[in-house]
Amino acid sequence: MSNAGPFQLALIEDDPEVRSLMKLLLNSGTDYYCRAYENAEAFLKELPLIDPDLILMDIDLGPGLSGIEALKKIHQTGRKLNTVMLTIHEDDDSVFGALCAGATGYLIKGASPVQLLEVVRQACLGGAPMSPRIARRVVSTFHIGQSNPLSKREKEVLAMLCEGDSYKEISEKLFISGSTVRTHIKHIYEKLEVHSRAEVVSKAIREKLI
Amino acid sequence: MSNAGPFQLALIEDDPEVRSLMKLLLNSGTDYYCRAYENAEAFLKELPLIDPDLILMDIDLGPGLSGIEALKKIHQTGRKLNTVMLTIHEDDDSVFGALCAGATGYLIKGASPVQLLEVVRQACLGGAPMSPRIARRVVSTFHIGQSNPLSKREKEVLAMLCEGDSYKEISEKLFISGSTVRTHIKHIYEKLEVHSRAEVVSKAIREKLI
DNA sequence: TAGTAAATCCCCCATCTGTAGTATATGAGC
DNA sequence: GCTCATATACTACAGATGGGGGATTTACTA
Repeated sequence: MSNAGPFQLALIEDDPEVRSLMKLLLNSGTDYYCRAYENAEAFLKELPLIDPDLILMDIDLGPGLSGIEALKKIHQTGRKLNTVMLTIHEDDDSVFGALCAGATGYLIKGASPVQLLEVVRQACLGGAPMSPRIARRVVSTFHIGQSNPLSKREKEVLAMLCEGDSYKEISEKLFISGSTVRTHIKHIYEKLEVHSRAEVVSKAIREKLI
Repeated sequence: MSNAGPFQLALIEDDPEVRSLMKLLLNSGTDYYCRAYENAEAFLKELPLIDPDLILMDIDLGPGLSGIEALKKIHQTGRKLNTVMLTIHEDDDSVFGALCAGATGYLIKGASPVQLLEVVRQACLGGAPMSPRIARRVVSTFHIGQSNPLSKREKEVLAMLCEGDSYKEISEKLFISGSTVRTHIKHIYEKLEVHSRAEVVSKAIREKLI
């Protein structure tokens, strides 16, 4: 967790002007310490050495990895890092895609310094800065099939488990052997850290994994 | 279901003045046909012969059955009848109690004719007329242990089933034998018409039976 | 008083479930 | 080319589960 000291920020932004301006602004007080990177590759290279409280990532990075791709890479490392995406237009779909890929919020590039600082503050304090419209869309869809580590097939099996289907019924519906169903279920249990049908159904429904 | 024709109403109200006024008002148009009763006993006696779309029941009936007691009697008949309770004060607790006992909404007696008609209209169309404050209280508590046919003990067992507890764990936590647990679960399955843990957990969570 | 529902307990037994271990083919990523 | 995840498939076994009975006590109700 982030302790009392200044929050460590990482800014990934290809436009030199925007980058230096934002860095300057964020470093102007004692609240933040901001490192800036020209592209995702440079940031990912240095990531193992730093521990940022918040990442500010341009969604439209120039050549190389896009912001969303970089975001996925970051999440693949297994570290839970807060990322706010920087975008020019508040385009619902791309912002929504970023949130699905793991972003905790976003910031419009045309935002005023005050707004910038407010968004960063919110994000550092565990908030999820976004517009109400995006927020509503997020809450209704966000948890469906994203943060769960199950494969496509496993999700299918899980859905049937929740319907109350037995191994046999599942195997018949999916045209696979009962053994395979058992293997899938074994993997589902491992991934979700449960040990019975009741638990898996409970978890799946409550966490909207299906 | 109520078809196109005028909605059949039944009004149970002990105050002769209020009774005749409300009846007059409700019968003034072609939307409703309202029968009025002086007490719950008279209504219950005639109930087998009629099929009201909506019952308007005074919560503070004079001698004999109270409105809430009458409401319970109505529900004991097994017929699913919409009942709007009539109350003088919007007293949270008594209104809430009425809703828990099976009322679909309530009407303040001091309401204007327009409000009365609106509440009746809402109730006939499947609404649940009540204040937002009551509504919030209801949605959070209403489904816990009311419309489900399970006994107290069965609900306890059901909750544990949903937690993923095995027969053995349940028996140990409740200080009863495994046999008793099995019997309870058998009854739960019968009442909820399911045949496995997965189904019962799914149903219980989705229908907020726990 | 008879009947009913709830809560407690027991038996038998077929089937299902969870766990463990092994194995093959495939495709994506490094 | 190697590794990892996925999807497929199998064997074996202990223990859990679900369905079928039957039984007793208590408490409320008709």
